[in-house]
Amino acid sequence: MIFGECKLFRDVVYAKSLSRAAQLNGISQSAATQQIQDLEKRLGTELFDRSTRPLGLTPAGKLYADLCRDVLRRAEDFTAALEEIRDTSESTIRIASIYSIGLSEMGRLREEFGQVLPAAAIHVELLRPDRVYDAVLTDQADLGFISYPEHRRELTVIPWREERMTVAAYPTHPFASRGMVQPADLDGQAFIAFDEEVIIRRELDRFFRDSGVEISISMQLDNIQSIKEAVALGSGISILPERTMQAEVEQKRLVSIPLNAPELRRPVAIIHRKKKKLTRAVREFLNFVTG
Amino acid sequence: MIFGECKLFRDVVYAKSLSRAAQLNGISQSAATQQIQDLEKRLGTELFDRSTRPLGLTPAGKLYADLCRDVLRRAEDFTAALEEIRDTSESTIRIASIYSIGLSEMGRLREEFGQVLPAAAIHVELLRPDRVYDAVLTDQADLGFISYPEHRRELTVIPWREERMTVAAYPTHPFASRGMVQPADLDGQAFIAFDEEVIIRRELDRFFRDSGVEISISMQLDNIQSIKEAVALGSGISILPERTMQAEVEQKRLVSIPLNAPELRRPVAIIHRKKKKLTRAVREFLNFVTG
DNA sequence: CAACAATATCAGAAATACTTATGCTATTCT
DNA sequence: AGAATAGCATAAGTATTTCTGATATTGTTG
Repeated sequence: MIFGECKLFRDVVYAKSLSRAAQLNGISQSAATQQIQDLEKRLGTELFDRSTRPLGLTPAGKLYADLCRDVLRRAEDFTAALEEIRDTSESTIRIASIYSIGLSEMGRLREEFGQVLPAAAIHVELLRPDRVYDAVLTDQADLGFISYPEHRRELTVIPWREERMTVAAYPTHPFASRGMVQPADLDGQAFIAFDEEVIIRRELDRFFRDSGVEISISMQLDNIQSIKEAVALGSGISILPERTMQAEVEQKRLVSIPLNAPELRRPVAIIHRKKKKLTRAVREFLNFVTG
Repeated sequence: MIFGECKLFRDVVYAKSLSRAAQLNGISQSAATQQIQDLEKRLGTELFDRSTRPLGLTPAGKLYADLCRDVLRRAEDFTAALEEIRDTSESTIRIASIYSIGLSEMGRLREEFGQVLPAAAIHVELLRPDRVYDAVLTDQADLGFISYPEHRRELTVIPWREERMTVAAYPTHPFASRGMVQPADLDGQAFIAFDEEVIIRRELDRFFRDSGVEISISMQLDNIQSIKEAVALGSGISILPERTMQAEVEQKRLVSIPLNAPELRRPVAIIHRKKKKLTRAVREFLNFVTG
């Protein structure tokens, strides 16, 4: 019981009787008497006027009764608010994701998981990679979806999938009719690349170097969405995770041509705080996604 | 300590540390830990995020911290208000008095008692007799000053003095030059009497009957003040407690002539609730007045 | 990974709160 | 007024809670 002492006092005032208040609180009359006496001793003032029956309040007792009323009312608000956040935080799954994964996967996941656990509310926030780590570390998100996962001490990293990388080209590009592109074919092609600081760029640079291919970079952008746009507008070709192109391929704004480079894969992982106790909903979701 | 649990929690939040909060509250770190854990168990929610240091609040913990802040603030107001009423109620003496005594005695008593206990504030309320009893019984007054005291179960009656009754006359009345009036002298005089329901009236009626005196009532009033006024204006004579005429006699608006009737005295008493614990100031005052 | 600082846990001791039985007191009824 | 009644106070013993000190565990830092 929270603020039980206040409740007892309020009940005594209301019932004008220690014995009835004791009943209301499931204790003996003697216990109620002792509690009130102890309270009076602590405050150094009589709270009830014992010389009359039914029990009346002294001026100090009136003040304390007001205090109890206010405290109990405030406590009720608290309890209600607590119930509320319990309900919502128990059933909402807060996900932070990098743009590419969020855009290509989250719609599907949300829909499919809705069948499994309809009570859950999935909240997705799309962020730049480092903000995804932050969100998870500061408990603003339960789970984070990232590519090329960095391992950190406070994080649990769950490898999720390795996405195949394919060549992205505009429909009229010569590659568009090919069934498969060889690394060597890329030599000299106008290429739309990621900014240098993006990990995927470094992976591709290494791939080109290893394959002895020299590409000509026609544009540098920092996100997949913009690269797809540039490719569709014919500014060059690129190499992107196949699944992130799905929508544009269906709309025939892009074509995705397999690249003969099995080692070129983008690892996608789910992260969460190592120490955090996951709610049932989050565990179910993780289980559903990875299982 | 009042709301000690809230205080501890607030301190933990403030110090972001159980051990420092424990120090602040003069208990061991272990005790603090256990208290918070017990609180969490009662609420059914974690309040602190233990997976990080310094300790951080969970959303529920934030709610509870707000509750504690509000409760403690409210409790401070209460404590201040309590201190205030304690100070005043400890040092103020609430007196209910009938008009005649209040007017003739209270000024003097207040002044003299001011020398004895300067800290005390004397509050006098002048009321009709039955309201004086009410005021004392309902604890609106600590002491009551009344004449012809009625004894009641819940009251302690302290006889204070027996006031001599003298003849009140206007300065030009034949009695004015007398040194003493005999009961028989009153026969046939125009007399200003109390209303029938006033006790003093019944006492005087008995006196007249016992003395075989027949007076002629020229006016009936229900209070001494009005009677003095009427006598001063020459509407007749009256018999009044000597002390209540003091001011008018000094102003030479009335004369007070001794009456040879030693049995005719008005008893004045102080009453208070039998069960009520009198404050020190009130006890001092009683002691001063009666001692 | 070692070292440090803080929290968690455990067991026993101290303090507090509760219960039953009984004494007291205010009120009511006659 | 006095006996009966209902309700509060008190006492003593028991149960429960809370605290402490020692120790284990955990999070952080270099």
